[in-house]
Amino acid sequence: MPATLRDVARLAGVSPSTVSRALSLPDMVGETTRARVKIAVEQLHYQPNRAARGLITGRTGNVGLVIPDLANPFFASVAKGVQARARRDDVAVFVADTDEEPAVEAGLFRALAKQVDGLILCSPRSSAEELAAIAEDTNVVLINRGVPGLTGVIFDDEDAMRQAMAHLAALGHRRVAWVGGPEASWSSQHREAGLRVAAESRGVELVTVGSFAPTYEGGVAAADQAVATEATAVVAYNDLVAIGLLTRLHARGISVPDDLSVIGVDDIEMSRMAIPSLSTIRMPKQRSGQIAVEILLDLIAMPEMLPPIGRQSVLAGELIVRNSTGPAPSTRA
Amino acid sequence: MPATLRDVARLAGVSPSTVSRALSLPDMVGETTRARVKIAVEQLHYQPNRAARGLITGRTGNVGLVIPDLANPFFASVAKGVQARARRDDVAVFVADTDEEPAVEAGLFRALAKQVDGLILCSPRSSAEELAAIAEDTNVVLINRGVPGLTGVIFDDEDAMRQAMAHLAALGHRRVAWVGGPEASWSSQHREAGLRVAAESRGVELVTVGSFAPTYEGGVAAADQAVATEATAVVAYNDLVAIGLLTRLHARGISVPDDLSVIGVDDIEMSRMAIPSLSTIRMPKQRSGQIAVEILLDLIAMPEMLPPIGRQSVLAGELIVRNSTGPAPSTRA
DNA sequence: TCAAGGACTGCAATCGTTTGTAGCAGCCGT
DNA sequence: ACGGCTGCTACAAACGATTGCAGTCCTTGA
Repeated sequence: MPATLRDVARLAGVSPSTVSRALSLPDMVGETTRARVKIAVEQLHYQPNRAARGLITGRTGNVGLVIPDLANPFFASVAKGVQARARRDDVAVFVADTDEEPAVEAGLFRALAKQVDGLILCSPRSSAEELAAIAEDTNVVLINRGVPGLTGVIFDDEDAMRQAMAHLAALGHRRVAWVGGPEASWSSQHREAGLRVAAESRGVELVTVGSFAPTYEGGVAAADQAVATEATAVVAYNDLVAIGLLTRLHARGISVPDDLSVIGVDDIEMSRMAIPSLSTIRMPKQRSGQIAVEILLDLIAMPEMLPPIGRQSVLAGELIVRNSTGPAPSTRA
Repeated sequence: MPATLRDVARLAGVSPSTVSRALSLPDMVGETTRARVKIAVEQLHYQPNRAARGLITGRTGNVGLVIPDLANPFFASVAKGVQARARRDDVAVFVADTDEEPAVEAGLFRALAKQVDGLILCSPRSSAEELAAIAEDTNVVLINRGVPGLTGVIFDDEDAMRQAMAHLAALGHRRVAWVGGPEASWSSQHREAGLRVAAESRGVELVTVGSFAPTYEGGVAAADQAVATEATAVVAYNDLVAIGLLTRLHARGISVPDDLSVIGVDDIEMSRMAIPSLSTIRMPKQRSGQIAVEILLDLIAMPEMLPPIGRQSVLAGELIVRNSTGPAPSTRA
């Protein structure tokens, strides 16, 4: 039913190959021919069959995006960025959600790899070796995960923590608590480390409380321990955790920010809707997706010519001051 | 580099066609042959080339999902459901986000239609005519949008409002306000209508306040007007709006639910994290995506045999009582 | 005027599958 | 012993595009 290259060729009175060239290498065909082809194409609403093209070129024109959880606003934003940037270049995006199950990751990668020109992997749980193996077979760009030798875009966790600490220190806090994410989490480690050096450089005392799930529930679970540290401010692994803290603190009648300041990381939508609205370090989530696509497209375009492999783009965050942080209690008086 | 059907055939000592049949129509080939093929396939890690297959079968094995905004938790959940169900049948999902711009929808539909066996359209802004036109070209399943003659899955808005009203009436509320979504919104109209009949049947007075954006900002904008109605409870178009209301009410010192009850619709993640946690009608979002895929796969499977076209699945919501609804103020004393 | 060269265009092979049709056994019944 | 059947398997033609190569025609310089 849909028009084929031959139909166009027939209507334009030229050969299929000419039509093909008229479309992909316009200056290889004569001007009048090109015009005739153009008319025929429009008249027939011709659109090339991607499968056929892919068969011969070996390119699909698609990329795959793998993320742990679509319903997590952080990943949703990344996906949105990927999606938007990809469309500008007419490449379609397969989205796959691993449901936070590392076990399905590997299989998913393989299955997808066949159908795409490249993969964007968003903070996968898979080991560095597994990732490297995938990268052998296909072009891969990592987001939010640094693996030596692989290219990716990551957030500047150390700097983010520096900003958070600067903000808190300026408010007079001298003892702050860190509520960590999962032990295995790459970014939790980096954030804690960054926070530690920032604290030391400012002479602030840093206490850390356990590791918690990077979720709202993790936050409510962490709250009592955080309070017990007698810190005047707490830095949460991410906004979800911070919001969980807020809930539990509210329930206990602890006022934020009057009694305790809370700051998160990420700046998900929800953060500005919290009560009190959450101070946080905004990470450029959509932008990370956008950049990942750009890198991936470059990788795809240049066959093997000494690819800038192993390069990592690092994206800086931005301090967003809202109402969950305030002067340290002791200094208020 | 990757193994082809011919490679497998050579290794197994049979012809390519036999390999093909051994894989897709196993009982058309002899048992011993089938075993030999199986071994060769595994040895070579053979995976059929989807493009080549698609070229001849006309099927891609892919479906497309179009949603207005990936970062909106409601749509993200739907996408998650679609995605999960599709993977079970080994079909990949293209996700496209229109960024809430109706203008891009049509073009996006066309572009995607070529690359997929069917489309799932989630509450598009496009007109019924446009949608019908797309449905001429390809299989389409609508989510959250009823169009006569097209198949889709929708939420039972009337029933949801009935539940909400029953809940509020039972708490003694005699005057409730409706904060509507966009005028053009299909579900806003249905919800308002449903709420109206439910109110009448219970002798509750219903006042409606303007139409607002279906967002957090819409909710904060609506709050003052809602308060001005002197209703003791307000039903919001959706949870995002309800959460906006909560924020503004908090800022004005109006206590929820002591002074005013608030109830939303959808039950997005955020709702249980709000302070106070939000009572709402939970809509089976993931399930809607899942069902849409099942319908779509059926549609694809049966060529033209009197398809169950025009059928709509309707999914019922479930009242979730949290802390934003309570007894009407007058009855408390 | 003729040969050489350039600018276009057409031919045909090819990508990796699927699938209609034909061929080749072996087996049965008569 | 032979025709016909059944059960497999191989051949070859597609599907719709891209692309190296060869051919045509026109221009140009001597």
